[in-house]
Amino acid sequence: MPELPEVETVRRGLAAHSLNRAITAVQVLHPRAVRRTKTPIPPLLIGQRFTAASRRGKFLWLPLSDGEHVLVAHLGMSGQLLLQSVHHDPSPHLRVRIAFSSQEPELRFVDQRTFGWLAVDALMPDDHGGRVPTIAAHIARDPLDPNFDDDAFFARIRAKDTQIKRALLDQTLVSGVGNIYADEALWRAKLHGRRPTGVITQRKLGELLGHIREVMAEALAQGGTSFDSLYVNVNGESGYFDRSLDAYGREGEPCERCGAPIRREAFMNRSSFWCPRCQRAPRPQ
DNA sequence: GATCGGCCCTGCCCGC
DNA sequence: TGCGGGCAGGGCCGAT
Repeated sequence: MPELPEVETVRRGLAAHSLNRAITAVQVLHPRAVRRTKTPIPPLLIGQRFTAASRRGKFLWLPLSDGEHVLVAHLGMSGQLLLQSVHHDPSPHLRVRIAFSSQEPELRFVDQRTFGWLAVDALMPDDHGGRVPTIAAHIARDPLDPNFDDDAFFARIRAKDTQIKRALLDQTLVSGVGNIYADEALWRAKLHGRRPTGVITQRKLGELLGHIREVMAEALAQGGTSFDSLYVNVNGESGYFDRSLDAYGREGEPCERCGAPIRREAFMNRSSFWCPRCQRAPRPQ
């Protein structure tokens, strides 16, 4: 599923192939695909152009040529933004289609599980002289953002009364970290996801943040090489990074570090994968 | 106010 | 073969 590296790859593809092209038609094929929008998408987009492609965490946005509005996209679990030929047979999960005057390729929003969405929104000032859609204003910067404040992150996370994995998945503390990268970074840092945030030293949090950046950078590098220049999304199967995962999805397999079988447990309606030897579980409260 | 659990949604996979 | 249930999880929202 799309996490930060995949969304960044999509953003790069959109920046290369969808900007400064006049939009001539917009078809919304599934009502759930357009949510949280302040203005109906089809009439507003027609006649405009996308002027840039930006991202914060897993939120993507394309400012429009009117200078006031942006098209915001969140891919959810299974969303894909594809630049495809108008002659290419559409996926049965095609939700929104955006056509351009220059015809090839058109932009398609495909989403099997309909957790993703598109919306028209307005921009507001952010804390560093930039602008961000109002929908994404509450989201923290991601660890690859040059303006990410490491010290503020440490202070906020240590002030929380919660568990470290839950904190990593809290997009208001740090964005772009999903279930997979949270498990991978925790494995690398030898931290159990249920460890209370208050007892983790700043030094250990620094290590953890370093591992988050490492995992994301590695996934981004791999994602970046496996894409066709025209197709700007993951291929749906996205098997490219599971080869390099050390914990996620490896229940019962030996830990790469110590050989103990990786365990799986339910956590926040999801699964957590961890090494029982390298990542000591905290005592139940 | 902060934290946490439930829910949305669809397709795949497995067991019966 | 066909059916039913479990599972995947990002983010919102209501309950505590």
